Amino acid sequence: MTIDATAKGKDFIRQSILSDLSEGKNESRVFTRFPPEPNGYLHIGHAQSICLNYGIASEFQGRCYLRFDDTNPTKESEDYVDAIKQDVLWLGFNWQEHLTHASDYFEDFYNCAMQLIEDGNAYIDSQTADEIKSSRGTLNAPGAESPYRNRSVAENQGLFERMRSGEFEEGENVLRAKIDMSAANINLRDPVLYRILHAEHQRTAGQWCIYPLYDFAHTVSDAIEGITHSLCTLEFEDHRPLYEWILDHLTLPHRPRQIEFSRLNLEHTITSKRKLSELVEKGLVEGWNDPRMPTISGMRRRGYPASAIRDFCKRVGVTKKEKSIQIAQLENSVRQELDNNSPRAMAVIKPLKVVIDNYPEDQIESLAANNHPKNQAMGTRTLPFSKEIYIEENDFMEDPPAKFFRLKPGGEVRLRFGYIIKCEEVIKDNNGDILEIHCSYDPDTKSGSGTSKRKVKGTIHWVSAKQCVSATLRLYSTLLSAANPKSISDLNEESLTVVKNAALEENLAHASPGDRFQFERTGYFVVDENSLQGEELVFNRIVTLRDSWAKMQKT
RNA sequence: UGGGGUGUAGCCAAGGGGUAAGGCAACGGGUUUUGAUCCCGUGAUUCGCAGGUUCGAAUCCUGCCACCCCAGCCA
Repeated sequence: MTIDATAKGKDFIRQSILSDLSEGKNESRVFTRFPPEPNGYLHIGHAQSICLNYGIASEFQGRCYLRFDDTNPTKESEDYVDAIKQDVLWLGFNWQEHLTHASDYFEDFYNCAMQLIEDGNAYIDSQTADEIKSSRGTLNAPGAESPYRNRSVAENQGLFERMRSGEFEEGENVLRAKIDMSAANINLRDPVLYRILHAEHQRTAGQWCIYPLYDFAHTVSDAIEGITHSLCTLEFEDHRPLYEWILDHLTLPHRPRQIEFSRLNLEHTITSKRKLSELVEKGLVEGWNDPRMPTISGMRRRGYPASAIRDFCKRVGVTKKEKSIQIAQLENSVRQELDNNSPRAMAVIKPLKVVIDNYPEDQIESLAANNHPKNQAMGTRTLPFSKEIYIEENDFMEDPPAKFFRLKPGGEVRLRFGYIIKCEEVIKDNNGDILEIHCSYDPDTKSGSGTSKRKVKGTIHWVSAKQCVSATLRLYSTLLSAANPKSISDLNEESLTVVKNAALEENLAHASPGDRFQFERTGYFVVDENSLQGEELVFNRIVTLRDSWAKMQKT
């Protein structure tokens, strides 16, 4: 495999990598990294970053590190680490031996900090957090220098050593870079590099009580690992000058380059770890992997194939423009994948009994059905047909509108893979509610028999009343009503509809968790991961089929 | 009113002086024993706006406008 060196049509990041390569930078290496903080679950936005970083590494024959950015022990935990690894693997990417943690470099960070101190580029500030905050200035006014800014190198060294050895309380001292309190870019106004945190770290336990902040730890980690292109989101654009400053003032083995791209926003969803965890904590969803969540684990449980998520990220592209992608875009990727690879099955969501009066009382006939209309390799299965069947309640209308191609009084319809039936009588209870439909069937119209030239406009799905299995169906729609939700306050009340006693063809009785099917004419469904075999089957609706009839009805 | 960014169709997105790719959506039509899939067709006299340079500008220059981000000892 060789590197595709044409820049045409590629996103701006790949174009600049190509240009760096053509200039002979980084000994022709391309190293990237995906650096999640283990303080929550990965979501669709992370998926884009994962696809970008691992995609680039593989296209350029480089490597991509999975680096846990674990510099804040008060917010992080090892539980998230496992979930994150699982999600990356499931998405189809592998870090191989390049699994690292910022905490692997704590000693290096400390030495780098000492180097800054020795060179007079950093100092210990003994102001309180409030004092630091109020002397930082504002967007329009410069900040004021700390009274501790000109401590001697020796004093700073001593203080920093004492910070490390645990002599101070949290907040008593911090290490600050000595840059420029009047810089227009606030990140350059003597940013804090290290703070004291008497907290147990998930990996280094009680070994440290000082922890580096993002800008310092992230930059040095990139340089240590030899990352050539450090890709992050737009909000870090302002931090790039600090990133460069750190690289400029330290002796490091490599010189990474930071490039920023816009984050992926999806309509009707929220991708903020804070808000997602709020949904979880308030019990508004089942958990991080609730099928309505935009988390990778949620989408996995919902039944979205990993390949569909990758395809979606690829179609959406990488730019610096703020984007808000329509759900239809994601659903398109999901449907495309599922249409190709899902075996078909018949399932009646809301059963309505149909009795075929002229069909022999105890006869059960086996009908052959293709598992996929185009892919013969997916084989066939057998469907039992008998006198009593269930059809979808909304496939019958007593007084239908024009162009209703389904069952109506006196009308005919084809049963998928079966016969043409005609509605002879509608049986109702005292309230006028429909109890069952009586039909006749035409024995000469059996599917595939070739004896019938007759055609009817409509074909509906069905299930044999005695030979079917009952299941619970969970029908999902967006969690939030607003297209661009700002908070989790406008929850969609109908984001989950639970349907009990749906009637499925009996072949589905032994489906296993994770198995995906297209229920013909209704949608794609997956067996929920908690669905127990032998007990009630639970299916999650992944996505509906496109429905031009429903669309017609609306207009 | 400081600094950093971004503006091409409803949503994404190519295009980087030679006369607006593609995808999603929408809308028409065809095929169909899934109103699915599939196939065909329909959109920008114009690229945030206004000037300028040029034979020629979405692309270069100037000015303006709109929107986003930044004042954590979070990442």
